[in-house]
Amino acid sequence: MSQKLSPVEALDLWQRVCVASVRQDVPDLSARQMALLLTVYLTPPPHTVRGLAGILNVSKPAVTRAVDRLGELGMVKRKVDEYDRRSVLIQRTVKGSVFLREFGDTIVAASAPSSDVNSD
Amino acid sequence: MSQKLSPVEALDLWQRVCVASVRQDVPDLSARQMALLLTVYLTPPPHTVRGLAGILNVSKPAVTRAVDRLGELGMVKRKVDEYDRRSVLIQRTVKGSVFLREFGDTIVAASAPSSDVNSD
DNA sequence: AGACTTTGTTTCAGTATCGTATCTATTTAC
DNA sequence: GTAAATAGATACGATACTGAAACAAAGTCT
Repeated sequence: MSQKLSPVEALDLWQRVCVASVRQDVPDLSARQMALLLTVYLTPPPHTVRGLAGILNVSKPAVTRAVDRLGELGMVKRKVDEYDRRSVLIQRTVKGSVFLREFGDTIVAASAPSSDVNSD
Repeated sequence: MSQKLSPVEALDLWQRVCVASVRQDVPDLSARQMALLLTVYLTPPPHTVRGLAGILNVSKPAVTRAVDRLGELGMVKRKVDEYDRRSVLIQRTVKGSVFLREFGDTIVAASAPSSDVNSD
């Protein structure tokens, strides 16, 4: 069954995760960049610039820039669609997978603060 | 009992919340700004520039900038400490409280996708 | 009083991102 | 084959953020 999460607990979780993430050497991604990255990894492909712009409700150049940035970081990569060479498919990378796996662990750790007391 | 949250579930939650947040007219806060905002609202005061810089492990000018930005948005406000006029206390605002309450509701809604009444 | 410490802001050059409009490349329609 | 439509990238001027260093203001110490 899905757990019940109160608004206060939810915000508290979000705070711990954000702080833990910021404290690391992780690049300071904006909400848009994070939303794009997670969408590429967690929703079924293909992912195009136009499609992501629609999902995130932002302009196409904004998506292009976010993909540029995440590409520089090695988190995603571009690939021209073979069947419609106008389109660009945004794909996952090994580095991005590792980053998100660690990030998931960060969330899990932040959601169970009672277990053990190691806070740094 | 504390709910068990798997890494995949955690990332999935994060994705839904980030996307929902980005889709709104909400300003595109960086992870640092969000971490600062949440820390001001969810951890006991007082909150100083120096203290926040330590908590977030960023430079003091970075905190000043984030407070500038969040102040422009009406999310936090500054107040000189009466007892040590060198210090600046970063305090909550009504607008920030409203924003975070709504954000908490967004997280709760994203964590209970089974009751899908509407998706916008 | 004077020197020193602490706090936060400002300056600086450099980089990143923004939205709108324009551009190139590709596909489709006629 | 030529025009229209589509997808994504780029140009543009504007704004925001970066860390390091210098700064002003306020407190502390002797």
